[in-house]
Amino acid sequence: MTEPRWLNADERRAWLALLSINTLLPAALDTQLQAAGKLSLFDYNVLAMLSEADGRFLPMSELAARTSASLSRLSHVVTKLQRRGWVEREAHPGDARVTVAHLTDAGMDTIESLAPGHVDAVRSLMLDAMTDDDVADLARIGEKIVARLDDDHWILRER
Amino acid sequence: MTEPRWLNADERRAWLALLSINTLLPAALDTQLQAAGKLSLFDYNVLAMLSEADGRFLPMSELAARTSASLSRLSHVVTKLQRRGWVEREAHPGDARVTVAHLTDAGMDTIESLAPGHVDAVRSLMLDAMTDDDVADLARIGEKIVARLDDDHWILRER
DNA sequence: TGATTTTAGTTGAAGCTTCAAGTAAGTGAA
DNA sequence: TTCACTTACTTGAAGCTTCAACTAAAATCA
Repeated sequence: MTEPRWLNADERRAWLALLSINTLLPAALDTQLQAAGKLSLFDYNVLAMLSEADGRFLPMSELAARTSASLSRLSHVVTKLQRRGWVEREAHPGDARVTVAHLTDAGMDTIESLAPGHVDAVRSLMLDAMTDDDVADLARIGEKIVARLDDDHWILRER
Repeated sequence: MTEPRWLNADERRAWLALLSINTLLPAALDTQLQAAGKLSLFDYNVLAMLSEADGRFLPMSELAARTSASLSRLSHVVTKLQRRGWVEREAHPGDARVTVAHLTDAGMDTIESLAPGHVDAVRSLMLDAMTDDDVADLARIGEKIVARLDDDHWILRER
């Protein structure tokens, strides 16, 4: 027997909900961050990933992996963040192909000042709608989907 | 007692998974649709929403709601789809402010030819990773989040 | 060793999205 | 009826993302 061609009721509901969340949630978070500091959700995530890394630096490839972005997209954005004084590019001592992105003190100050408002927004837009069980279910199911999309994805590493 | 400032382990897992899905899933579906018919996931959804509507037409505002898009974004995209012969703009008989988007026969042919491949992609990228219970949980939780983001959202209407 | 392939990253152009401003028609209040 | 306000939509410009092409260094291999 082959797979059914169309989606059943739950499949359709799950898919449409994910599609809607996908456009509405980033838009709402972008609006909050734009108002708070004239940056996008993606900009924020670049800074956040660097701020959590050892020594506040990461090779471009690793930073791209942690933000699920293409190297090209990241390169353009790092150039922009560099102009704003939040990130610097440095050479990698052992491998001359590698560029290391480094969060400056000014960048650290920025993300520390933005983080509380951003976390509040994530809570009020999404987490507050859910019970603790819902959150655990979403984490479990979400990681399954991520694994399907990219079985080496960094968020699965510590699992 | 005030809310905790930071996310706990499950909250962080759920949030990071959603963020990753958010960039990886549309990118993968875009790639499939780009290869199959040189259109984006958003283009596809515009055509799909029109194809499911009575008479294959909808006012721009309603189409914007069903694709979770701004009117501006939709207006630009409809112009593009119009140039490709898939959509037409028509006047609304009762209200001269309203523009009605109408799916042409060529547009209907296009979406009918693309739908099977697109549904297969949605299955293989996401649904195949999940059990039936997971799908039902995701539908339930996803709709809760959508309701939080926009309590009048059209996917909640028939609920 | 030297040639080939792979990895890491950058760049410019094209296309897409957002933003701000603008038009035109309908609604509501005095 | 008139004036102000709201709704529906469009437009052009600015900024962002993707794509293809490119450079340079490291790894592989004959």
